[in-house]
Amino acid sequence: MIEQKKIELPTAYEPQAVEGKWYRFWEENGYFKPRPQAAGRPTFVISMPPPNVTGALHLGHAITATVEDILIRYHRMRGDDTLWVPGEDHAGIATQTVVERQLANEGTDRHKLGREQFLERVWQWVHQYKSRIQDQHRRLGASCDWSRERFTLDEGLSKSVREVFVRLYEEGLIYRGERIINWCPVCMSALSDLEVNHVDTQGALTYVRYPLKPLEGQEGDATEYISVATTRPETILGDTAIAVNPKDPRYAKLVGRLAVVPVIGREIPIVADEAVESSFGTGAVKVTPAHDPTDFEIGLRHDLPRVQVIGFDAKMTTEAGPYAGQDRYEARKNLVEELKSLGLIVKIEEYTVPLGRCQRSDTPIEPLISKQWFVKMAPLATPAMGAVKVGLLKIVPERFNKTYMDWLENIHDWCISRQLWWGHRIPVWYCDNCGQMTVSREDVTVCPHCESTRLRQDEDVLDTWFSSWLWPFSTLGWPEVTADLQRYYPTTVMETGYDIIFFWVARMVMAGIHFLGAVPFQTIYLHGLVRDAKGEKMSKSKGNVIDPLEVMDEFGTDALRFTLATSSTPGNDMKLVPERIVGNRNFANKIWNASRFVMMATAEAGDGVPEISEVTPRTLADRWILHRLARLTGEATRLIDEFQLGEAGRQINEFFWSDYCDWYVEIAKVQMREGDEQAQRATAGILRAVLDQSLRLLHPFMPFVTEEVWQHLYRTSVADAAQWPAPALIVAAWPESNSAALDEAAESDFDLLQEIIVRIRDARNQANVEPAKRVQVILAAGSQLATLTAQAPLIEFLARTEKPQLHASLPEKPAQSMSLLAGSVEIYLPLAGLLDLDKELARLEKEIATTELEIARIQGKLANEAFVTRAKPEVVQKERERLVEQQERLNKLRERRAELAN
RNA sequence: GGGCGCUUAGCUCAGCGGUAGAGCGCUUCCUUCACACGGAAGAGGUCACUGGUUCGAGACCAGUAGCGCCCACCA
Repeated sequence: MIEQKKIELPTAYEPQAVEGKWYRFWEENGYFKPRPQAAGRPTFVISMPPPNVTGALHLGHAITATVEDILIRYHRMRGDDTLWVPGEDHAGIATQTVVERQLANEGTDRHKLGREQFLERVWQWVHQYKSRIQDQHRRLGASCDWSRERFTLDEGLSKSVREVFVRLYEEGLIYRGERIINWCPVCMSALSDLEVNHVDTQGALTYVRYPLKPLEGQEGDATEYISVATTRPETILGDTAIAVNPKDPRYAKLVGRLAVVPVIGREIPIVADEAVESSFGTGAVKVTPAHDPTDFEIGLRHDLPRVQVIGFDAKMTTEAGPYAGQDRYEARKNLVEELKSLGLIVKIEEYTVPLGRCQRSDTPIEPLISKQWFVKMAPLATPAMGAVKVGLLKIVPERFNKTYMDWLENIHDWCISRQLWWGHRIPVWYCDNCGQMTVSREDVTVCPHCESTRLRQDEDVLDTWFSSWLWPFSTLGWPEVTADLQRYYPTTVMETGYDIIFFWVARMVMAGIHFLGAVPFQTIYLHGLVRDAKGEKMSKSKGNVIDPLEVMDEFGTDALRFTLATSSTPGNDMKLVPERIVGNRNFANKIWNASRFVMMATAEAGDGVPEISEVTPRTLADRWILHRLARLTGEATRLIDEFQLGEAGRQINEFFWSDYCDWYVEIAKVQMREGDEQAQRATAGILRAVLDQSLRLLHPFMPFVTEEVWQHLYRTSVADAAQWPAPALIVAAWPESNSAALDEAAESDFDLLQEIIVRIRDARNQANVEPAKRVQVILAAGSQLATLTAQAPLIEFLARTEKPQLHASLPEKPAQSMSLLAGSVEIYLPLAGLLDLDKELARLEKEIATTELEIARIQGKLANEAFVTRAKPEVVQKERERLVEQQERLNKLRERRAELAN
């Protein structure tokens, strides 16, 4: 017995009222967990890119969660053993900066607190924001397995990090060395190359002349000079050489001589080095090994001293003589003034420099020499390139292959030590007794070399990405050989924004191959960035950030998800325009109301929700909607498998709104009203079956409204829940395309019917016929007579006509009629009194013109022998048929014109 | 200095080798018993430009222009 005959549901979908309920229901029933019992089915695994614990989720996270959830839900419905591992990232510098800022507001700082207390403060922060991020992912509907949630700093992952550090050290791939590194004077830490953003900045190219030291016996002669160009005059104080290209004839005789550094008077050699480009500046370069990467290299080649004139605080050091203590830019200004007064400035040109800035604090980076830990990358990069080359790893969209390859080919060693407190502390101990260093998986309290206890652990922590790059396997328990690791590694898809290919994706590939001998995922799917309506990147400082929570509050999660999923194509950025979200909120409402109608209309007639393969079409419309659904199902499945989620979503939307709601549901009203009980039952069955299938197709995109509606549908149709095909839509089977339902004839017949109806409606509009008025209609249907006779009631209802009068042909055209053509079917609307002859003639003229144009086009094509012989035969055939059709049409139009003209 | 992407209806975007599409906006009409977060109909594009490939090109190739992004140790 059906539970309720009277179905009372609100007339508008209320997302806020249902979303939380269904998320809890899914989670409590364990649907987010993998189903290893799905034996024989493939695994489908995604490691969720862990959001930083620095704050709230933004739209970038929302699109990530949406896309991944679509893939996960789709595969879950297909019966795959599906696992989505969530987690969060401790985000070293980012988090430490935020908490330090908080401390500053309280008038204290981390040094006053001490390391231990400070870390406690950070953990407090983390706990608070971690749960906030979890909640937000729940709001987004993310069906990830929370029982497997990981944090990059939790015990297990810390173990992975140490394991990796020690192994790489033992393999000689991690080393400690004094190198020139990117130093952020605000974060007070070294950074990797990736954490430096280059920004074109208006600067100056200052030409400075250095006096040469006179040769022996030349004292007293006029001073000789050598000029150089620099964008950073303050580093002059740290110059230890001047370099020229060895092939440069201008300077050949100066090589080997000494120049004198202005102001401080240091005597420095003029050396020849290939790195110098003769065509730039003066062709001579000042060399400051302590403050420039190129100069550092030159310094190595020529064994030059390194004089550090800028300190880690970005102020001039005592080496800077009179400038000691000044800020680097202040010193620049002052020094240039002094050089001017000394007459040593040749000229100053405007010049644009790519200034490196800290990704976090936006501070100009200072290249400084410092002792840091590095990972030797080349040996790791080679196999990572190989994986893509041989196709073990597929990148979608493919064009990012080049980005990936280019970076790996030119890879530099990775500076992994950070002068911070928040992060994985470097597992290295130094003995104050014997001076030896110990690298260990376990904490060390006694020096293994001398048994002293005077040990100090390295003060620094590791780059935050040093834990992230292990994510796909560290989250599964590695280095332990857990059941999860064995079953779910390698994962299936890595889905993330293209902006972190280098930071994260490429490094994960390297780590996966190196430590587990297998690429960590089969496919890398890269989505674009979400921008504001003007196309600008969203950022807090610009104040154009759209908060996904606010969007969800106002329009519902499904609307946001559907918008994010369908607003662009893979790898392309999207502008988030509010109108689009509104439109998709409306779509959710459309789903709701169509479903509400179907449930109400079929409550009496229905028995259950039939399987789509079991329903029997009785009418043309039945055949047509089943055909359309079958084709859609095949297409949607293919598109999702190809990661064309947007196109899949758009097609499902179009089917549901246009085909199902606008046409089939309207037709079903006629079939339900006019048919006998059997017809009613059949129609009700199709209404429900197609709705059921549509909800399944939509579920990955819009999980909440579809689950809500699906549950209503089954509760009102199949009283015994044990009889349902699944306990919930989230675990219902993804539809199979029912190829038996494919029916091209139904499609073309229905197209004709639609055209007839649309033309009549249009004519009524043109003639200003009262909407409620039923008009007379006479059809000359030719060969379509039988088909259309059966559809007469639909024309009557949908075009609001009287009972159509159908004929094969009309020996005499109805007088005082508007005449229309749909395909080759002639339509006459006797509209005595309403017919405006001039208007009608004008309309005919216009139609004749377009038809003639079309005929000319086809004739031209067919007259082209190359086309007839070379084009595919079916294309040629189609054009021929079209020509006949159009000519027939033209004849009829002309006839009609002649009649009216009389 | 390299590399990549975009340029299709007023706006936001699909389409990617065989008659130009969607949503929003616009015009007209409709409170017909699922939905006005709705329905019906309509107007509106030389698919940036120039060459080429092809019987046929928004769609493929080459180049140009504008916009955007990424990488980069010519100081």
